[in-house]
This record gives sequence, C-alpha cells and structure tokens, in this order.
Amino acid sequence: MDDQTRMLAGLGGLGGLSQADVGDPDSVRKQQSLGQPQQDIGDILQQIMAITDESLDEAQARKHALNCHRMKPALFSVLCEIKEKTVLSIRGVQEEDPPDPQIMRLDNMLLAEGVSGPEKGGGSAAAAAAAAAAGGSPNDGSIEHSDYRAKLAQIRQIYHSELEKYEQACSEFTNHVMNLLREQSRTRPISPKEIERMVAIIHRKFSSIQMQLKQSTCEAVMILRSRFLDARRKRRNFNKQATEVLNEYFYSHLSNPYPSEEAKEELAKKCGITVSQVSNWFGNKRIRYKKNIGKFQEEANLYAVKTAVDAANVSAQASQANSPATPNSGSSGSYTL
DNA sequence: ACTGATGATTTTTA
DNA sequence: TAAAAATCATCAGT
Repeated sequence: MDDQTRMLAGLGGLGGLSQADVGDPDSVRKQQSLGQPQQDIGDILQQIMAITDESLDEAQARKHALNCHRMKPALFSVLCEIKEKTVLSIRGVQEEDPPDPQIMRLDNMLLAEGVSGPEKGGGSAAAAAAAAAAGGSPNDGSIEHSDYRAKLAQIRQIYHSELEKYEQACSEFTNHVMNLLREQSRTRPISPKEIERMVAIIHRKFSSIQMQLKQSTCEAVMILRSRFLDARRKRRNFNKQATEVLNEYFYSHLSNPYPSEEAKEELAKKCGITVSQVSNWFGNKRIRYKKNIGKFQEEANLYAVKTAVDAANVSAQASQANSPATPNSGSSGSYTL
C-alpha cells in the first residue's frame, strides 16, 4: 500500500518536473515520449487486474499479448533491477554456509564404521580389520563377528537405500521447482541468483532430513558396537598360565608391585596379552589385594613357596652343572609340595 | 538363579 | 598423567 502511493507520488513528481521546463524545445517531445508509456502502464495494470475475472484461456492469451508488448522488456529489466536492489541486498547477504560440524562428525563416524564408505569391498575390509583388532586370540570370535558383520551390513543397506531415496526425491523436487521458476521468470522478475538461492534452500531442507537419517544410523551402529564389540561384554578370563605368571610377579614384588614399562612388555609377551591388559591386571590386583589382604594370604603363601622352589630349582640346576653325577635331575613338578 | 571372581572402563585423586 | 577407586558386565562354579 505505502509503496504504491509512493510510486504514484513519484510519477506525479516526474510529470510536474517535465511540465516545469517549458522553454525547452525538446520538452514537448519528451513529454510525449514519457506520457505515452505512462498511459500504457495504466492500461497494462488494468489489464492485469482484469485477468482474474477472465477465463484461463483468455488470460493466457493476454499473457502472451503482454509478453509481446513492446515495452515489456524494458519494464521487466527495471523490475528486475529494483528487486535486485531491494530484496536481494537485504536478504541475500548471509549466504555463506559453513560445513555443519555435526554433520561432518556423523559423516566421519559412518565412514569409520564402514557404513558410508566405498561399496562392499571397503565395508568387509573394515569389518575384517575390526574383527582382527578385537579378536586377540585367533581361535574364537569369528562366529560372533559374522553375526556382527551381518547386522552391520543390514544397517548399511538400509542406510544406502534411504539415502538414495532422499537424494532422488531431492533432485526431483529441485528440478520441478527450477522448471517452475524458469517458466515464471519469463513473466516475473526472477533472477538466476534467486533460483540458485531457492535450490540452496531446498538442499538445506533435504540435508537436514539426511542428517536425521545419519544420526539414527549412527545410533544403531553404536548400539550394535556396544552389543558385540564392547570388550566387557565378551570378557574371557586369562588362561591359567598367564595368571600364574602375573601372580608370580605380583607376589615376588609385593613391596612394590609396580612393573616398569619394560617389565610390563615382557609380562605381556609371556602371557600372550597386551601391555594395557597387564596394566589393568595389576591395577585390579593391587586394589583388591589392599582391600582384603587376608583373603589373598593363602595365594600369597602359595606363590612365595613357588618362587622359593623355583629359586631352589635354579640353584640346584646350577650346582648340578657343577656335579653332573647328582641323581634325580627331574622336572620341577617333583618339588611341589 | 545366585554369587563371588575377574577383566575392562570410567571417575577421582595426588 | 599414572594410579586409585568405583563401577560395570560377564564368567564360572554351585
């Protein structure tokens, strides 16, 4: 409303000015050339207002007539220019969209899990790598992991089909809108920039939908992981010999049961476990021993005897080397009490 | 099913 | 930052 009145006022002012310089011999011609379009504009506006009351066919015909009007291109460019200067300069400024950190995080995770990576090959390779990393001992685990892999593949398949569906819908919709806008841009001042902007808006909407999909996929994978790969859920006790080695070290260093990094490495090697597992074991052992020394007394005595026997064994063997005539050179088992 | 043992993880502390 | 402490989740014997 306000715009309209202002525009009319502006036009009136223009007319007043041109009427003011009467001395100019060109003024008559000017007035004619200005007056003629003004009248045309009025006609055109009236025609436009009338369109709503007419049938579609008629409207179409009129539209065509308008399109063919000699003033149309000029008016159109003016409209475009005005629009460019008002709307776009106001709203089209904050165009930069930084890559959403959240969606990047999700993408990275899905890639790491082998869900969104390259086709089958990458996925199975990742799964195999995960299986190899998780399965410390080669004998067990392959059955559980095949289950895990199957479930992961299922998630992967759902994810991809959904993603494809969204992508297809997005491009379909974008094409539709673009065609519509292009069609309309012949009669309405729509710049390519605006079409671009619209496409960007559509893409943003669809990508937010995609993010939801990614998020739920991530959740599913996490649940699957915690169900199958969380070490606590498939804990295996160390074998007897390993715990024996660890206990031997622990009780023979009872005054300072803190193996150095090198000692841990050696113990890990001896027991067929990792260094961090050795650290865990000593952490658990220290706190549990301290909490209830009485409970561990028997075990402590046992290992004290064992180490003493071993020492004796070693010295015996040493002395045996000195006097090879000594009988009963048998296994350490014969010394156990 | 119940329960103590045990390996792993998380939180607290020095 | 490593160790202590608390806690979790499963194992394994009954």
